[in-house]
Amino acid sequence: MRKPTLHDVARAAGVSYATADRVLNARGGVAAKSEARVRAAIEALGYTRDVHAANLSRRRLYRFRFLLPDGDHSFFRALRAAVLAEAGARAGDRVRITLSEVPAFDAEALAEALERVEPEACDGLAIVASGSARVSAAIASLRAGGVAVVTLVSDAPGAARDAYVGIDNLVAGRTAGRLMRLGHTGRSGLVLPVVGARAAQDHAERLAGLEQSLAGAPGLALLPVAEAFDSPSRMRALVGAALAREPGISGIYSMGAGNRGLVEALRALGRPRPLVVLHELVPHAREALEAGLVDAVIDQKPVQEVAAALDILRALADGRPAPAGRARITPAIYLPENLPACPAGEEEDNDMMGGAA
Amino acid sequence: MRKPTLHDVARAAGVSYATADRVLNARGGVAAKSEARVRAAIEALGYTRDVHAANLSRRRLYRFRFLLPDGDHSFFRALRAAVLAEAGARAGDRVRITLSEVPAFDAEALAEALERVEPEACDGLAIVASGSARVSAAIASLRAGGVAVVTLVSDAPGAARDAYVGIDNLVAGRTAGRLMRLGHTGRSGLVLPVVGARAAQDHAERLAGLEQSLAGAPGLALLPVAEAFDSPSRMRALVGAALAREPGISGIYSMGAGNRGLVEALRALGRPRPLVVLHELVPHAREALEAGLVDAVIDQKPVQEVAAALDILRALADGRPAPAGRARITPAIYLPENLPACPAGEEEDNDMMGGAA
DNA sequence: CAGGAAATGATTGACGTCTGTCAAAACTGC
DNA sequence: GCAGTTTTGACAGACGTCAATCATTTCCTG
Repeated sequence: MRKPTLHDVARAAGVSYATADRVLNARGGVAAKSEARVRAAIEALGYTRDVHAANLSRRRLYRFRFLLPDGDHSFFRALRAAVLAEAGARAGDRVRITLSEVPAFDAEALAEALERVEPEACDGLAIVASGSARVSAAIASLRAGGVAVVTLVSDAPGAARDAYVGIDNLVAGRTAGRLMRLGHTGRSGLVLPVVGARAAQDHAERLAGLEQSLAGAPGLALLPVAEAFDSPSRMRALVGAALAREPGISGIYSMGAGNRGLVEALRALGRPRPLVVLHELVPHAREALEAGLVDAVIDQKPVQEVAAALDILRALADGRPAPAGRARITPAIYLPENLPACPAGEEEDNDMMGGAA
Repeated sequence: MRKPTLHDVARAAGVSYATADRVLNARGGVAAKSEARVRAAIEALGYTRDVHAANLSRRRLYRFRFLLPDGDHSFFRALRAAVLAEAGARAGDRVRITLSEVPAFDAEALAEALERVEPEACDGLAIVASGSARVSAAIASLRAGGVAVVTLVSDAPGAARDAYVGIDNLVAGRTAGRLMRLGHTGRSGLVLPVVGARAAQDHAERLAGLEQSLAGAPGLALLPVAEAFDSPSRMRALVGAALAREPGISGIYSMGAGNRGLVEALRALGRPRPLVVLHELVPHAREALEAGLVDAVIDQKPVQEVAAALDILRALADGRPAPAGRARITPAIYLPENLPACPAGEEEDNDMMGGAA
């Protein structure tokens, strides 16, 4: 009841090991009749190649590279931590991950970094994309050089990448809208939407989702969009002013970063606060949720995104099709009650002596 | 820039390969001084054992067995499907999974099945536990025989299993309570709690969570608990009657199965329906959510649970400690907007850490 | 310093696959 | 039946680790 080996297949097919191997690895030079026999034997025995042995023999090393935005935004910090954690966890898996930081929101810098990547020394690449013609060209050139390219968190509009791993921001926006509607059951309200930048594509999509959802709720009106540029201080000023100007605000949906300022403004508010929905379960958001200053956080699960990106890169590097459905991350909704046990950016203890991965 | 091998470690430590191997695999008979040198070299080189080569050499085969409730409850069907899917996905990973069904909610039958398991032919076991002394004894005996035992979805109260993989049902209940409160912002209400069976521990915990959460909401009152015994027809009758008797019902939290009946009762209702929260994103629940007959579904992510159970079983079989945090699943909240793309059964990943394959 | 125990080194054959080489065998066309 | 091509078989050396043997060297004890 042992797992069948290629030797078993060869014997069952009545051919030599070499021939079975030629079929399995498509080396060519095999008569159609023999090939059919081998394939039948593979089928009959339920043979699967032992990937461990194969990779061992091939001395395959997967060299992946992540180009992530620098800066101290909690979300990107969490993303980088997730990459490092996965790098540790997969060290035993013939996967070598290099993490470099590029200036955030800077398409030119990203393009430069992409152009510096040597296709011979890299099997796969994951980037948080900013769209630009030069970026698209760099991606195309890398792909032509045999490098798998995956966009993470934010997609490059025109670029022909292998896959986009991240949430559907339209869905995220609609989800926020649904939470708003839920919190306004039986009453009308006024919702303040706050983006990081109107120009950011993901924020625009979230906003569109929100609008779509609220279009189905007659009692809910939307205020003009506020732009906080992901800065806590601007956010604080902006939200403070809006709350003072419009006492009827019953909901705030913040689509970007800088929510520390939003929480401060809420804390300073003398009356019952509006319903608040944020993005990304970073430490501050978590605290605000636990403190009851925020109602819900929509999270794109960076750890899961990194894992999915790596699985896809690995599949592509092996010449397999990317695992279906792995790329599309469904945004998680966190309420104060269902927070995951450990703060974002969990540490994984990678044992060096331990056995299997 | 090659990955260091144990040979490299031995050379760096100034000992022979055999000695390095003795340290690595704790074979004993190594002087403390040499051991320290080897460990230092491991540290310095960042050596990690090549798990593929190791398992290849060991010709290790992980034989895991799942004992899951039979019957046609959608949830268990999804759970079984998840096991089969993982079995396929890990076939190349030296993991052989056997799935057997045992009569649902029958501690005696489970105990019998457990007693039939031969410890020599099984490295790990995952069961949906029903608590009983005989079950506990069988688990203890298996563990004594070197079999790792994990409870899945439902824990065995008194039993000394290696781990419980599943959600915290108290948390799930509190989460439902939060959704109820969110949907009752600015108004009072009357909530009908429905369990499968009052005796079921997980349902009792969910109910306790709900009560805890609603205790903090002055305007929300709880009706006496209804018991539907996981049967659609009973559920339909019971909820229909309650809705007729108590026109003021503004929320329903169903903690068990049989929700098809609940949805039918709602569909038959002539007036605006109450806020409805269910458990488990099975096909019916999904449809009801999409049709707007249900507001939220709390899901325990069976696919993720199975993956976590396997990771833990594997770690235990290797003699490693079970990966921390992997066992506790955070319940997911699904609204009509953030449903995963694929019907239940597809790959969905975990929150905490990436599993290397 | 002998005798014995402990520690170490050297070596070997798996494990299942990959990749290459070389020669033998089976075909093809004429 | 011959030369030329295609197909096949046999074999060997990796890959990194495991597990075992056997011969040495070093250390401790009396």
